[in-house]
Amino acid sequence: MYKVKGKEYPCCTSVTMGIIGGKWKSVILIHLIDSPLRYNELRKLIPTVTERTLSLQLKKLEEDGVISRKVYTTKPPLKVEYALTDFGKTLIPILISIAEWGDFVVENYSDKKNN
Amino acid sequence: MYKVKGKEYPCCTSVTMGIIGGKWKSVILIHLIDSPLRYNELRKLIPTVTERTLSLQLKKLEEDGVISRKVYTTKPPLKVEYALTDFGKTLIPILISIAEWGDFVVENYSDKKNN
DNA sequence: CTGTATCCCATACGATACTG
DNA sequence: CAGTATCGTATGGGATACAG
Repeated sequence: MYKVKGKEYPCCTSVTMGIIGGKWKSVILIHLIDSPLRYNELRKLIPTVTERTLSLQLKKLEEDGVISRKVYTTKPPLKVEYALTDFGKTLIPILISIAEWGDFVVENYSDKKNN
Repeated sequence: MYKVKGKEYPCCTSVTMGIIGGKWKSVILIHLIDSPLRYNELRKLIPTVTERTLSLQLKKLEEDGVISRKVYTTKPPLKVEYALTDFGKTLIPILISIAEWGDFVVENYSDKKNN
């Protein structure tokens, strides 16, 4: 058993999946690799996520220390930017592998060919 | 949008996460890298998973074509072995990266040091 | 040994309206 | 612009008993 921040995990893969798992977190992180992005920019890049969910997932990623949230204005309209932290940047190779493997699956087993 | 087997994904990372995501699938797969394993062997290696959940996750992995289920006996006591398929083996580098990053997190941010 | 059946709960996620 | 509030649903997963 592994313990990180009070939570227990049965395997070291679970630790990673706890941080980048779920339906949206890897998608958010992939988009942050190239450059920091604002909330609305993420929404446009990920049109199928709801505002609420995007907000929740960003908070969890921030809690886990993989992204940072920087506020640039105090009065509306607000400007907030999300970026990978140095710790988050250590995930980049994995994120890219995950994206490439997904691509590989889509190419070889997608509905284009098999359905 | 990406489509694989009738399901839609907003990003190619989602495709991968749909296959290896969740609480248990990466754990199961990691244990199958070295050698095929029987149901009970997996249970012993992953003591915190319930029978029902292990069974369900194995089925999903089989449906997605990353593991194979081979039955060696027709009468009880049954012998069943689970193994990575050739397709599943293409996941090995990612699984190892995921495990190593989890290890890295445990080493650097675990309760041993920070709690 | 290898699972299923049943029941239940927690959490993730979605839809929509609203706010500083 | 960047979120919250509220409500509802769907899925994942746990506990336990039982079956081929």
